[in-house]
Amino acid sequence: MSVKRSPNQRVKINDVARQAGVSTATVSRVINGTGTVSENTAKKVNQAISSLKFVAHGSARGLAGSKTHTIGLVLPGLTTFFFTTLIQGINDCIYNRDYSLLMYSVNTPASMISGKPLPLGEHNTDGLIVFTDFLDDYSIQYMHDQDLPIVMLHSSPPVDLNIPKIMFENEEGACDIVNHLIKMGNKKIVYLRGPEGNEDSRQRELGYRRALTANNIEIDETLIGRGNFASGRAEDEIIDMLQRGIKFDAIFAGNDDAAAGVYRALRKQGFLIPEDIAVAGFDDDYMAQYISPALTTVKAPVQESGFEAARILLDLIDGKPTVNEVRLQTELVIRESTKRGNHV
Amino acid sequence: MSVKRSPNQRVKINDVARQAGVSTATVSRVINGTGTVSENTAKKVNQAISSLKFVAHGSARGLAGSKTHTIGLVLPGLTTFFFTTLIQGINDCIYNRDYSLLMYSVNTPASMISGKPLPLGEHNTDGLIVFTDFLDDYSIQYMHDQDLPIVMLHSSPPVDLNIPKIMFENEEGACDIVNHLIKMGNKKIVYLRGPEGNEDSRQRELGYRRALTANNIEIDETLIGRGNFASGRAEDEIIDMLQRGIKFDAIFAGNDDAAAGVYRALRKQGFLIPEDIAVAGFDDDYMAQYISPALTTVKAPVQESGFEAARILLDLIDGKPTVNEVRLQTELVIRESTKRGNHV
DNA sequence: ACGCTTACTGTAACCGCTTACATTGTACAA
DNA sequence: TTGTACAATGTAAGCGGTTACAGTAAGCGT
Repeated sequence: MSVKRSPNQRVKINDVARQAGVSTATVSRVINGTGTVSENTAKKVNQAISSLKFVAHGSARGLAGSKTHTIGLVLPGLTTFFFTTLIQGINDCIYNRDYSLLMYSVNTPASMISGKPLPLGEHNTDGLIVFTDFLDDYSIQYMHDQDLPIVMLHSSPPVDLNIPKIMFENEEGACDIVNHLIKMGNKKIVYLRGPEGNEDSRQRELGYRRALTANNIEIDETLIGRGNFASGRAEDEIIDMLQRGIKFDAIFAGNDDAAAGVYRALRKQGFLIPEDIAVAGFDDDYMAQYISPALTTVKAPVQESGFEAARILLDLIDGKPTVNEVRLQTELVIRESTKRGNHV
Repeated sequence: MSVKRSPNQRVKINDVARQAGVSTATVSRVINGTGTVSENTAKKVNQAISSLKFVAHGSARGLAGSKTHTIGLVLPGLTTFFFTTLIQGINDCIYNRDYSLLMYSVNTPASMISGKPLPLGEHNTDGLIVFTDFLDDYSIQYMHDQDLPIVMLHSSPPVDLNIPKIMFENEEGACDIVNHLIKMGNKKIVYLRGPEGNEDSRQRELGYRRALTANNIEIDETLIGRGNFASGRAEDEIIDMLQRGIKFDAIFAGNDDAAAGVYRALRKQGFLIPEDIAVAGFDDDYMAQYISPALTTVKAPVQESGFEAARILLDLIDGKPTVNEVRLQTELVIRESTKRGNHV
């Protein structure tokens, strides 16, 4: 079926051992830093390795050592800037620690209940970074039960599982930005939720509510809609709210992506930003500074969150103790889209 | 060093064989669709597999079968939307074909000459999609010499190597958009090149030159700058050109990212887009429709390019014949940023 | 009835490493 | 000097699959 590619001419650990005049065990020790090897021997081995351009065969390593030297990343099949930034962060962390990154992006809610096992798991990774609400609790529990180290990124593990999670300071950040909107004179402030069950969204909503309450503004549930953290959905939702005659003077869009949809909706309906309606986002997406008016938002440390997730996962894999939750600080970024609210 | 995770309680092919009452060879045949297996036996095996939730150990498969069922993606450590879209395309292709995606993003020009081998190669993948100018010809040649299947994405292989490449119709697209700029009354049109040696950029420049020549506009080399396909660099370059007193009435920014930088530069210097200076990009990046004025650009089929690259790579791995070059059609998208050029 | 082909299945060697265990050599205390 | 401890290295048994090869049974032409 597949072409056999001259498997015998590949440089293997035997060749290195012969060239260095030692046994394969010693070569292995040098490569992995395990056991004790004299300085002199190590030097000879390293010379042989680089002169032969030897690279250990990953599968053989994986089989023999029961470590794949690979971590998996499960993410939703979305296409925003968010993810490349995240991947960059993960890459920064693992590159010097002899780990590779295996990716799987889920397009539709996936579950192991349905039968088909996930393409990432104990069989091909040493641990997983899970960043998607598309994976149900059962699947996570199953992998956790197999002792597969897992770190959750921007989502929560099943409550009773001891799985570390990395989050942004969502509530604080949301509270800050809603406070800012209020300070600019806005009272009727819309909040657009993220996807069903999304943890970031839930926390941001808490911040939204807290800010309103702290400013003695009664919470109007009709002002809370769903934008799904996606521009298209957010656009539809705002148009719908406007057509239902709901009045508001500001919108906290949940994230920047949704804010972009809000921009489009407001323009279509002839509203000016920020003169008629102020708009705020969350994340400080790459485009936030380029859209016009430039978007007021909350800067979330995306790359850092990837780095932290990887760091904690590797600690978990190495059996080191880890913290159970990391909350990364956010920062309010005030731009044009909230310059002043003049409605009441 | 690392915790031993109960390796004996993992379900392995033996367990499946026993439960189904057959040999491991038969189970393997069922899984891989190799050899002949009676319908009845296959059914029993499949039942055993799903009832035990068996997943073959990737490393063992890799070692025994000399196929890793993994492809590698080498990309530059950039953070634009481009790459998630690409990954999505690759994922779409490989998901149902039993392949996984291993990622490596290069931050600085990498070469195997310098000694350190790449983290992706024959030892852990069945083939590579290379998308970066950060990898030099020597490294590519080396891997190619080892019979590792490679597909180049938006970059060219060393001339004498028989490596398929996927490109956009850059020249055509660039020619179209420059023609459009000319039609709108612009004569002095800037082109911002991408990074040194970038193939997309080179081809776009050809299109730029062709359009000018076809319209009897003399090519002014001082109007050609370098934007590196990056907003920051493009911003600096435009500001520099303006300060050097160079006059122009339109800018073809090379890609959308650079166009965003151009927007910033022009605003800082008090120019209106498109009234004073028209701006055009390339790619139809996600944000192109959101920035203001909405950016006229060339839509490049990014996701499709990822899909095609993966498809061709898998064909290569399977030893099937493949085409040597794919050029994906582009499409002019006219928006606000080129509405009319009124300068001369 | 007999040999031959074909369909199916089992046996066991092997893929290239890691590592438990054995072995050797050397320093040092008794 | 001899026993002990420990550092340095080698030997060889797996890790969990794949697949070449062998074996068995059934179908079929003569």
